[in-house]
Amino acid sequence: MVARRSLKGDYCPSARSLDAIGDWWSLLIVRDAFDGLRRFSDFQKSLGIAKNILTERLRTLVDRGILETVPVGETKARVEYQLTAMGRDLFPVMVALRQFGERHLFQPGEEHSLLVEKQTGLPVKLDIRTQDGRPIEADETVLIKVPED
Amino acid sequence: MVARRSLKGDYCPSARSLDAIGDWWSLLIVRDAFDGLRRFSDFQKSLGIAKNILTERLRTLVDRGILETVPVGETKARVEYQLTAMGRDLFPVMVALRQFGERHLFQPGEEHSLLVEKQTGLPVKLDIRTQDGRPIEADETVLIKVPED
DNA sequence: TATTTCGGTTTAATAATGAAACCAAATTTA
DNA sequence: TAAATTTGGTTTCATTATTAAACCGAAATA
Repeated sequence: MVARRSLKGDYCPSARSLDAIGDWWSLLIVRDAFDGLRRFSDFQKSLGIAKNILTERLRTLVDRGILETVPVGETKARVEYQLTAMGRDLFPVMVALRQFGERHLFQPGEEHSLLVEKQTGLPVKLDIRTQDGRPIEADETVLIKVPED
Repeated sequence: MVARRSLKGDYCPSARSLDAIGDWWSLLIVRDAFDGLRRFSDFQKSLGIAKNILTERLRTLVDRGILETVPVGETKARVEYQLTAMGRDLFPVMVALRQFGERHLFQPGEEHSLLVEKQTGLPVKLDIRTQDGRPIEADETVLIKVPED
């Protein structure tokens, strides 16, 4: 593989996000974290990931500020992993992936999980709007270059 | 690697999405496709991806219905790749990744691209709402299991 | 106290990726 | 129109990433 190319220097924010969490396991770990998992063994059981890889991924996610460790009990040998504020900001990414999956990757009537509002039980949707709140379609948008603030 | 675990059977729509487009290159190709790239060589130049890997990824994305080939010219030896309707439904995923990147992965004042509405030049935002349109926070949501439709 | 669980690390095998060389068909240039 | 270049790959080989399995000490549980 000769050092996978980093996109840290890319001016495209999507590319930088993918550089940070675009590998095979990281977003699945984040998904599990949103589902409330916190322990090494829980992630390992949930994902079936090799333990050394999980170790490395958790370390990277912590390094990048997406997860943080919380000592459990008196000792420092046991830790839990939880989302940081930055990590919680990945929520829209998760919802977007979920929405795409629901729409395109399930047979009609096939069992799947659903994200709903706690209080009302209403399904959660995601939509794209202009800053002033008008819903907008993809083809009404365009990328511009921002020179600097 | 002994066959990377497939998540096709997972009941979580996010996991299925990641199974479909969660590898290192696919979403970057999709991003480029949203940016208007269509030719093999354009993707190759843009991403710096090895050609054999690009070949394989394009084929997979076509197989999965995210891209489709369009013959260019009279012959069938040259093709272009364009997003299908399903592929275009990945737009919210791209916007979510972009929003996360903008928020967390750039220094203040650092140059980056920006997604705006064509007509007004207003920045595009993404938000999460209930089905009936009320904006909602991540911690007000919960996953439920849908047995069947 | 003995046993099991937890959170890893190490090792060896296998799979995925990358770089480079190569190629035929199409296109462009001279 | 002949030659050179571009396009869209394929093949081969070296390197890196991932896996499974064995192992480990500390902590928790029985």
